[in-house]
Amino acid sequence: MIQQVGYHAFSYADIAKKLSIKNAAVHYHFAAKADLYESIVDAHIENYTQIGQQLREAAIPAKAKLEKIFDRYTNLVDCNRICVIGAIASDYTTLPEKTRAKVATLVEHVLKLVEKTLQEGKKNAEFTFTETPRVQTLLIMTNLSAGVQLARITGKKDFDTIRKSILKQLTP
Amino acid sequence: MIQQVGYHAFSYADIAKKLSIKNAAVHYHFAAKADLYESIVDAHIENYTQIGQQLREAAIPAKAKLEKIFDRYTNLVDCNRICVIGAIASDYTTLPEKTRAKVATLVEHVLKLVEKTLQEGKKNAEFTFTETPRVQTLLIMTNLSAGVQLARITGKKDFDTIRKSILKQLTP
DNA sequence: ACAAACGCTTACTTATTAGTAAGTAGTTTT
DNA sequence: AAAACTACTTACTAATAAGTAAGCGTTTGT
Repeated sequence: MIQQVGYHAFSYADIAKKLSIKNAAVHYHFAAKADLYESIVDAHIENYTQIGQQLREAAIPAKAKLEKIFDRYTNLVDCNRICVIGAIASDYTTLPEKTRAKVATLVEHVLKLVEKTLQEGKKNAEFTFTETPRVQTLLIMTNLSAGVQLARITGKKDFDTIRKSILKQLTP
Repeated sequence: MIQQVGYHAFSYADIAKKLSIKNAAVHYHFAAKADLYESIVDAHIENYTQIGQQLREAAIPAKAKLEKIFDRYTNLVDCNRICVIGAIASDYTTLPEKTRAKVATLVEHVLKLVEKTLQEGKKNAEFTFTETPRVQTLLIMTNLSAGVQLARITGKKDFDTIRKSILKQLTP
């Protein structure tokens, strides 16, 4: 729901309704809404840690690894969602400091994962780019993050165009 | 306020308070919240139309024109805001169809403006890029839009890095 | 077998939300 | 000078928000 309608556009009652339980039951698990969001961010951090490990162990080209990451964003577009970070971007300043710190941690995890993959791809001569891996990561991830947001407004085709273009520019 | 805390995170009462008027006075001008947002989008469309005209008439290099557009985003970062489109991206699906259509119009205006500037710069041999102007515009605008969002989380420096990198890649 | 913990429900509260209806000064039009 | 319009205020409403307190079966550990 966060990724579909945004943090402030759904309530505990909405969650309860979807799960066929009472609103107080949701509060039993997540005292405040910020706690709920923190749990979601935590789950994403764990998820990215797991993916990071999988990709590190996988004996596949760096390009295939990057594609796997890109697939996640294509999937968001298909489900008419946006990424968790982008979903909270507008409301970011309204969150408590502790929650903001967790978001920052998630961002770093995602950036590091892509950075490592780019680095590996460059080493293998799979990728060519002149920027540092960190800067190239910033460019690519902003393309993807805003790409899924844009896709909801201008259409899914634009995201596909962006995705293809990123890879085209990376590969010689 | 939309650009600072997001569409659903402020109320008519918040607006009234800031203007030292009553909440009903805000409703007098904007019957519903979607009308208020539509007006803001309209103002942005007008604003971009004006800037488009100014840049078309200006006898300055395409690079300077692009920098002027970029300055707007740097300014957002400095004010701890995000762009109107990005601000509404998470809540987009909750908006009435009419409002969504206006947002789409604004997006097209912004994209067209940048596209024309890139086209001009390429013609002048100021810019080099292999993608079509439209695709290059998508790449750059997603960099900027998500860049301002990212800057609130990871720091303003990252936006500056992105901005500089875009221009570096455009200029031979 | 008993106690504690778990995961809920029922039944609230308090605050805030968008939105409205009626009235009122001051200004503008006719 | 009367009528109409503008830009509000006062005083609301109905709905919804997040959040809580008390209770109640069921499961789990000892």
